[in-house]
Amino acid sequence: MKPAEKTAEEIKHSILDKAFERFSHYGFGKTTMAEIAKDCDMSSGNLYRYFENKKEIGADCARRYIQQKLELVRKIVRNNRLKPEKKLHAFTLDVLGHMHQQFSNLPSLLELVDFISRERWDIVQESMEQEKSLLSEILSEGNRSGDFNVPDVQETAKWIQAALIKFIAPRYMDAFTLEELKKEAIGVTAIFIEGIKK
Amino acid sequence: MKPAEKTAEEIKHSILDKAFERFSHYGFGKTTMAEIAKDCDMSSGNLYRYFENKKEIGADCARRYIQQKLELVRKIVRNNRLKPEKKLHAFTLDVLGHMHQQFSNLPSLLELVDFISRERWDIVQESMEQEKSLLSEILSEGNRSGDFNVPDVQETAKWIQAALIKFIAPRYMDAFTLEELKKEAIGVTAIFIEGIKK
DNA sequence: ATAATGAATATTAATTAAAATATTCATTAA
DNA sequence: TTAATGAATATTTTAATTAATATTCATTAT
Repeated sequence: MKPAEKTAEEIKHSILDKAFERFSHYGFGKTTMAEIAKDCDMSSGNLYRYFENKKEIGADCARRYIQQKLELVRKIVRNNRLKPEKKLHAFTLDVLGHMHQQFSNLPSLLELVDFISRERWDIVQESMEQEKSLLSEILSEGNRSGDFNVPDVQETAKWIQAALIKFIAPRYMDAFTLEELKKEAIGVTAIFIEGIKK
Repeated sequence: MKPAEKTAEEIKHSILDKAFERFSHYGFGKTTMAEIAKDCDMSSGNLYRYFENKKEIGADCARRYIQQKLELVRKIVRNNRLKPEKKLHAFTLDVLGHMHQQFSNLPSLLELVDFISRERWDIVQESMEQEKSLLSEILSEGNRSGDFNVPDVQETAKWIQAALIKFIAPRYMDAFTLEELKKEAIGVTAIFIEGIKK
């Protein structure tokens, strides 16, 4: 195979790159299929060989974006140098930092979020499921190490997630400063840890 | 003074009654000044002797609605038969119950909320300030009674408020069932109490 | 055969025109 | 003098029209 040739997967990937670039700078609505196609040096019709339609491109962008965020969290969860307590704090602050950075700089990204919240709640749910699993991992580890005493890990993970929603949901990122949110996030997490400590 | 005659305050009050009725059933946008006036047996022009404009009527409706909710909370805070712990639980569950009841039954009310969130953030802030004060009262009482150990009452109140946002904000009321939210609210509150217990 | 194009058609968004509503205020009533 | 009206005007919403974009698909290139 010549190096210039790409597999379908690679092409899909690069389409998502270009599309995301536009969505985050100019918004989902303002971005046209023709523009994405031009960025990819192909015709707009050809995009449909790789994606069902524009909304699916948006959905896949969101999925990929969410996976990146989860990757960040996985790194924390799997970092053996951190005690479970630290992991919880790092979880909150890293996600908050990441989200705030993105959404205060790229307000147009909120448009993609709105579309996903309105029409693709399944993607939101899936991502919250995965996030909850990672929180569960931290809690289980804490139980094992003797740092925590959490009888029902699954339920407790759900509660932590609910309590942290202000620091995780894109919605609040531009309404408050990062400093404000950070202080609150640290406070909430600290009390929560106090509440589940052995 | 004849009983049929009303003070300006009383008239304002009854205008807000009628307006709120319409706003909550048909939405802020679809309600016309002419309709409110008709409900009040007066001309639309006369409404302007009592309110600056339609938006101010909306703002005052919201303020009054918020005060009713806060009244509910005040009753809990001032109920001497409840221990501080119980007060926190009651706070969460009563507010959640009240909000869910209202917003799942009257979806049009969300339109008023949207208007307030967009154009009258000052009203939201004011109400959050008051709510925070009431939470502070509970925490202080807990400190006094020896049930809690909360070094910084003001800050901690802010954190609790942040952690409970999912159960307090109108936004989530129609996205989840009351049962789901209740379970989570109880879980979050329980851990929080555990975290601030002496 | 598979990949890609671009003109043809279907949808959606932006613009404009028309209708409805908010707001003002000169006038009337109490 | 204060309260209220309702017609006149300003603003906003809705509907109709136009323009732009998404999507399809017959055709061409690889």
